[in-house]
Amino acid sequence: MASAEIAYLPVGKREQTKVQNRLAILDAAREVFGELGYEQATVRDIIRRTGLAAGTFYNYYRSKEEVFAALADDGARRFAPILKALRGKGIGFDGFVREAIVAYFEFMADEHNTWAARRPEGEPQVHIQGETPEMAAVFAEVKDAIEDAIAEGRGPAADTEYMAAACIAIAREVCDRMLARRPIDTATAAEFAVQMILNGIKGLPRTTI
Amino acid sequence: MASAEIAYLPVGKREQTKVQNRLAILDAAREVFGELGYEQATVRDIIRRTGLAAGTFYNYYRSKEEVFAALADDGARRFAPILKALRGKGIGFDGFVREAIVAYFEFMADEHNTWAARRPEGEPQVHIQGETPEMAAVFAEVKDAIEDAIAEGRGPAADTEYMAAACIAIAREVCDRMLARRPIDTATAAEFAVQMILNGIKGLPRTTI
Amino acid sequence: MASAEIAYLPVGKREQTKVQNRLAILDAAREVFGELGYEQATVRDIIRRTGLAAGTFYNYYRSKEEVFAALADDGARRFAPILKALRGKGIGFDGFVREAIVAYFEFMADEHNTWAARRPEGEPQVHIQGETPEMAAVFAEVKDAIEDAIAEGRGPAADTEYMAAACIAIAREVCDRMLARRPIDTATAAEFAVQMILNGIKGLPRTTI
Amino acid sequence: MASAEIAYLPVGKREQTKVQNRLAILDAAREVFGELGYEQATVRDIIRRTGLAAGTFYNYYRSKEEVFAALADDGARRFAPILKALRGKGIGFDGFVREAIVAYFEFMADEHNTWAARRPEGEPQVHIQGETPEMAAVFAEVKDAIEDAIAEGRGPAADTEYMAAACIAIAREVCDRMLARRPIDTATAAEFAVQMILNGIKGLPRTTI
DNA sequence: CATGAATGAGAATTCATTCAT
DNA sequence: GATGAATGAATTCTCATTCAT
Repeated sequence: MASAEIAYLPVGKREQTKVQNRLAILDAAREVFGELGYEQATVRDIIRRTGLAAGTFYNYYRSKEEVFAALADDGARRFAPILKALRGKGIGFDGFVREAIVAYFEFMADEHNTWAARRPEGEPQVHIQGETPEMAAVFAEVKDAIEDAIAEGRGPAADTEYMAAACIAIAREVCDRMLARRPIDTATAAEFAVQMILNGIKGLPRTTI
Repeated sequence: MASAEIAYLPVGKREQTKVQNRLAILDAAREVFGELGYEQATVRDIIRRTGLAAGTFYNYYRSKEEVFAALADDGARRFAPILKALRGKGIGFDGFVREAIVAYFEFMADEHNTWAARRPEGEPQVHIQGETPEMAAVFAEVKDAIEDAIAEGRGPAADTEYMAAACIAIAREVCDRMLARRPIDTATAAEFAVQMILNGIKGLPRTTI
Repeated sequence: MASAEIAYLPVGKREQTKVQNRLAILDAAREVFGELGYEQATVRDIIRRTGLAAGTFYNYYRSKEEVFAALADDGARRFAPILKALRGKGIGFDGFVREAIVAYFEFMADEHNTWAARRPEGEPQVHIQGETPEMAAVFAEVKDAIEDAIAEGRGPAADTEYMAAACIAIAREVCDRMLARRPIDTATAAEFAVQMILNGIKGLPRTTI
Repeated sequence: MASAEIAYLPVGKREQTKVQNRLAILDAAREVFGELGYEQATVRDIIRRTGLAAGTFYNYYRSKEEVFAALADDGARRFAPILKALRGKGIGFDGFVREAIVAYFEFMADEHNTWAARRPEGEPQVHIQGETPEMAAVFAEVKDAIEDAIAEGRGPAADTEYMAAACIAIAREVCDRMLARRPIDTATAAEFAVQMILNGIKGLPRTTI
């Protein structure tokens, strides 16, 4: 009976396949980008891996760029809430940074393939510029946390944009290296990043922004 | 024979055009990469801009990748001496970092004007890390220098790969933000990056890699 | 049953939507053909404009050609009575030609406003003769009428196919030019066409086809 | 010896193949348009018929529209000089019209396939709108001839644009019908068109343009 | 060495149409 | 009868590269 289907999530075969297809495309794209690198990858490759018809791809995304952005967005979308939750926990700034970094590193170790695209040869790396809404959200979340810390006197009143940028940069870059090593040791890498960030921030000269 | 030609300025016509063509290709490539981005750029685009015949391109470079590398070489060639001089100056690690960062930021601010990348305001944008071959080359040089400094004991013996990665990440990211602001203030941005890096590194726990 | 429904205005919901959909499709097609031209127009375009589901289109028409024909039918349906009335009026061949031409020119001037074809200023343009399905239909109607008139002896017995073709050609071409001028002066243009046709026909040598 | 090749026309194998290819494409296009009709025809079809590589087509024309225009242009280009020559002959206006029509009809009977595209079913006919330079030239030539005739008092001072349009329309349309008949009788058809035009023009009312 | 047209594989994309819901 | 996603053949077009001149 239909009444039993009190709609938790996409019910109906139609909605179901739609979700499945979208996921199939994202998964295929993840793999293809990982194996071929962003530049080498073609929409064709993604479609092939997908098993779907060529036209179907275009019902979901309009270009390679769009899937790529969706992939990045997807990661950010799932990470932002984690960050938000952390801030509510009443741990200090140091605690926030530590837990955020750990969460991020573990999250990434989990995702792995999504981001650690094995770039063939020395091809120039590629990253998102237009910063999707969700990536901007992560950045904003970090910046807010830093500003809060400053407001509460637990951090130096330096340029918060630079600070947030530097923190995210450290985390991302160290994380990348970590993912390239075997075995993947999140604890050590996270500790490194945390120290680098906290010490780095502490010695900052006051500035007017 | 060749020695005789050193005096005369119009060297053998053959050699002259060869140099001219090579330069024409590099210049065209610079422009094209700047305007279209590495991924979008095609050999065709470069050839078109060059004014030369299609076949001529292949007498000098065998692919887009090769021109890109040549361009990077060029950038490295110009920045490497600066760095090398720095290393010879007998300034400590701190001094080295400071001067390297300042040099890098100024170099980038300079390049930035040269490469007025007019990207079309398209949908989700994607771009090359380091933006241009020259920038990528500079990036690599800085990384090498830092690793050398650490290897020579002029820096703390933490995980050098992570360290280099983190330093570079900070420099690059802060530099990017700096370039996006008006006016471009290299002094303040450089000072921020230097502090962040030096303080960050200082508190690092020693590790053996 | 059906007779009972004549009184009520909201006829059976089914029939109502059916009529509405059919009209929606015809309207959309009219617009699309007007804007894109017959060749460029696709079923997709029509469907999009319609707001209906893709499948629904196929419940009414089986192809672009079929909608086009339906549209032409529509035009013919509106113009045919005018022509028929003319034939019944007992005016001579001259009168018939004059009134037909005037009616045609006025009809076209009217349609012209309706179909504000905003063609993109592309490269070498190509367009449908008669511009729109309705116009094509009118054209065909006029041709038939002239041939009938000749067949009934109300016109000179020259080569009727050539005659009809020539008359139509004059009417169409002069009409086209008229529509391109500002202000649109149907009276003068019609008079020109009428004179050209009648005088032209008068001097024709009799032929047997 | 190269000296023997005092360059009358494209010498050199390169130029030769270029001309050959361009002609091959035009010929293929002529056939394809003739067999399939303009709308049904695809660039692919033309390429196939051509035997050339796909890319080669695009070295010559950028689209179906462009080849079509080139085809029309080609016809006009070859016909315009004939018209010009006629005007220099000092025959009267009537003579000019007669000879022009005859020349045109014979020219077309010769070309035949170029213009008499067998339209499949009742598909709407198609003709050039952007009027290529050469088609405009033919029109202008006719209009000039008419204006000359008027200036010399050998024709009524009516609207010359309408007159030229009407004359060309008659010629084209009658010619089309002629080409559809078997046997093709240019003499009779030409005579019909000439009478229609000359008589038609004679009775025209004076107008201020 | 320069030239530049030819090549043809293959990428991106569209479209008419079907059919399960 | 409406819906709209899936299909996949077909089309347009580009591109790197070659090679005769």
